[in-house]
Amino acid sequence: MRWSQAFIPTLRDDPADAEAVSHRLLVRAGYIRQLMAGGYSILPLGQRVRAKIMGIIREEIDGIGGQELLLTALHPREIWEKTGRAETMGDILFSVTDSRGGSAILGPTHEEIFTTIATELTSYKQVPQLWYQIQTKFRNEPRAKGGLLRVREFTMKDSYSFDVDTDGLDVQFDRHFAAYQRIFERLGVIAVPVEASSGAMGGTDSIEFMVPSPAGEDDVAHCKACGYAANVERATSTLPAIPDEPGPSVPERFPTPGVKTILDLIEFDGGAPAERQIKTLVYVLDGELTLVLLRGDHDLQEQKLLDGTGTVEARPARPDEIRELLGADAGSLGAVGVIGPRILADDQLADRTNMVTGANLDDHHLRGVDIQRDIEVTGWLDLRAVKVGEACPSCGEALEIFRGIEAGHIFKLGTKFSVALGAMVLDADGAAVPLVMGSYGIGIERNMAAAVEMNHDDDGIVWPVSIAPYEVVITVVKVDDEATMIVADRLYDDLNDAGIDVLLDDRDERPGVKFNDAELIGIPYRITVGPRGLADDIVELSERRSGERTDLPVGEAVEMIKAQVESRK
RNA sequence: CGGGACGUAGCGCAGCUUGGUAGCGCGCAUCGUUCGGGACGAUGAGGUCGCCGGUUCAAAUCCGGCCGUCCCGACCA
Repeated sequence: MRWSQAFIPTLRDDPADAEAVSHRLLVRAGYIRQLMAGGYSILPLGQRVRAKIMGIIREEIDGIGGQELLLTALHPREIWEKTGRAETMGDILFSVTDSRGGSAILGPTHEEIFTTIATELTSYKQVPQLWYQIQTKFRNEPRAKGGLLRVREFTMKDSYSFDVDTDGLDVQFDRHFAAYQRIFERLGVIAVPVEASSGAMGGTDSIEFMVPSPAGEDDVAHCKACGYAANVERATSTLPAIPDEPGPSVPERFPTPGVKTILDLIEFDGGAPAERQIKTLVYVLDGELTLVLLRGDHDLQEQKLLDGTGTVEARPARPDEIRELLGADAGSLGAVGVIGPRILADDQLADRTNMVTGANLDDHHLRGVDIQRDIEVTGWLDLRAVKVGEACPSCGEALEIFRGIEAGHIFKLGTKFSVALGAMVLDADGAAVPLVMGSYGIGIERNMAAAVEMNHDDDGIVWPVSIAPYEVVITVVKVDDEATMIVADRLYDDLNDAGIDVLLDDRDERPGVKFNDAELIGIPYRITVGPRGLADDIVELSERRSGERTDLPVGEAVEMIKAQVESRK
């Protein structure tokens, strides 16, 4: 491509409304343009990168036996009602109405539709099957953000595996795990596999691939020593036991005027340190008022509460609901003597004695509370949020927490969808069994953004060779110098013939403008062709990432550049 | 959906407090001089001031409503 003919609208200034690095650079370098919140047009450079990312993913999924299909983005609502997700994913579904008044939804993911196709499988002899597509998804995100990082319409590679048993699923899952690691490596992003919550997807196990970046939206607890990594929605840690002194035989109520918080009670004369307090929260889980108990110095990890109880919708109770349930306002709440509502307690409270908690009477607390003796706990769960520096659950070293972009997510789904939609096969004994499924997703444009988050410097993007829109840019220093232009044109033709993606910057601009643009759009290699070098029969090769420059004899340039590019592909 | 900010030329911004002429930089077009790291001069094109309504002789500016976008929180590739 000749730059003079190309549509590469680079901007001199940073766009005002872009915060994330990838958003700012992709807009400024002319890869994308925003149309609306969470809606981006992909410009020519962006489309080239996107195509390369899809190519890599396709190769790797084909490599583990995937068969590519293409399903519709438009789905009949009834199928989503059969699996119950019309309700559980209701908020993010885009709905459309056709001229006959029928209702359809724009697919946010395709488990339902792939499973519908899988109903044509009839025998265990036909599995395993591994099907995938690269297709547009629509999600009415409550808050689109960060340019391509979180949008409402995007492309996803989603694959689905079908087996007769969980052993088969495990094999497919492991193959995807390995394929995903190869994909991310080839895309030039570091993606840490982490244990994750399956959320609305359901199923048993799931692993997210997290690209560390301040632009990310998830926190990951990670142990450098042993490699343990888990989304904080699931992460655990080992805490030292707290020795309890024996307390009174019954809890004692005492006045605590003005004490509203854990902190207040620490400072209150006759109060208690946070780790000796029981924090009482009130939640509404799918409509049911529930008490949630944690140690005073621990925070609730809401997703754990959802996962642990199988709750779809949770919200903190309103002050009036709390008062009606417990007879006091937040600040004086406790679970002692409460009978009726579900009471869930964090594991860290197990066997604790002589604790302090609210008395369900405003401005009063109880001391000497023995959890087993005094509180009717209906369920024990891991509910607390892990904090930096706590001990790794597998090796005991201090955990760190980093922010990450969820670049891919693989799920063991089990039989939820096959049961709901009747995707059964006969096993070797002639018994009808539901297919055991897995689903495996990776967002194309999000990975483009993640690659930029991970590969940039003050001058712009620094693409890995594997996904760069062009591998080489030839910067012609003086386009109206005939001899220079002849050499540049020949180099351009020869590189094209050698199978290199090359961009010829033949614009009549000053060299500084061209150098800056080349760096901004992030082409891995630049060949500078100008009269000064040609006087000595050389052109200059510079590498974007290192800034390293080498003089190349004109006659050997093509071979040397080709070798260089191939070595980095 | 809750909280905060913003909306003026393709991009980045000023003007609004105290109503009256819409301005700056970049980019764009033409000409000239330049030309190995975002040149200089001259001339020029380009704007429903987000939308609707109100106040007023007069609204980018004051008032009301709406829409849109970004950022922070509850959701996910």
